[in-house]
Amino acid sequence: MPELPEVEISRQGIQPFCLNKKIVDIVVRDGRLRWPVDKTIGKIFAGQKITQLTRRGKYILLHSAPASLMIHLGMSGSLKIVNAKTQINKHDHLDIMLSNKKIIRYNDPRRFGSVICNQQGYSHPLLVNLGVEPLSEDFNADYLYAACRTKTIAIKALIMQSKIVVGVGNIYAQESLFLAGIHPAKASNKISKKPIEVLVEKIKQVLAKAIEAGGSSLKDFTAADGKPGYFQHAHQVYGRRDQPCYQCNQPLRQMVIAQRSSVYCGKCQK
DNA sequence: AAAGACACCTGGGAGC
DNA sequence: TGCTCCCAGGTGTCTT
Repeated sequence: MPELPEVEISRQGIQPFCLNKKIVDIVVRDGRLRWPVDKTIGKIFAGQKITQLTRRGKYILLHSAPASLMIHLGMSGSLKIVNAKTQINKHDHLDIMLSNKKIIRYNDPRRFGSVICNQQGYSHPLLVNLGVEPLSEDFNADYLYAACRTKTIAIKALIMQSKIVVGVGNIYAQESLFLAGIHPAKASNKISKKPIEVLVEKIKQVLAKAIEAGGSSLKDFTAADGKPGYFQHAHQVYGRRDQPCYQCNQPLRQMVIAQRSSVYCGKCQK
């Protein structure tokens, strides 16, 4: 499940192969993604140089003069660097052909991702309402505490809202709340400043560690699997329902918050 | 305005 | 072995 760390690792992974290279063509094999891929996308980007690669939330942006190619990996998407001889596998929906003969290949079994031609930069409708970046200084205890004050929703639901802070998905929301000792269902406006400070710190920590862990796999980015290594990371609570808490040994519980399952420790998280 | 519900999609595992 | 059912998960959009 690509959360912010995998998106950032993917950006870093493709960057050395495509920065300052020209896009020759974009081959769409199956454009049925979250939104249908624009059929003229190849024509728009043909001959354009990729001048910059950035990330905003979970979107990767390949910038060029007329537009940015905006890629979201959804829940199951991945990017791989391949060449013309590489076999095309199931769900390899789209190829970005580069002037150096490399190909950025987009694979997405569940098709929740998207590939969009963005001519509006950061004021694009999908970007303009996004909240702060979790690893930036703008995401701090003052900011999150202020956002919590007027909200009655569960703290877990709040930190997963992209208009508040981007890139915190179901896995890292659960992990950071456990590390901060906060019950995921606790109403946001009932949490005092101190635990919010700890939560902010833990969110940053857990994301940064995951990026660091995945970074070690970048040298293998062109390998067949193309999967960043952070998946091997041992989670404290995610996916560990009924298993003993690493801190107190009590069996971990599970509940549904905002239509998403959440594992937590009833003793360590208040 | 805020909160909740729902939809999109496929693979994988459980249960029959 | 094969079928059906359920679940996972990001996020835009609709409903309450």
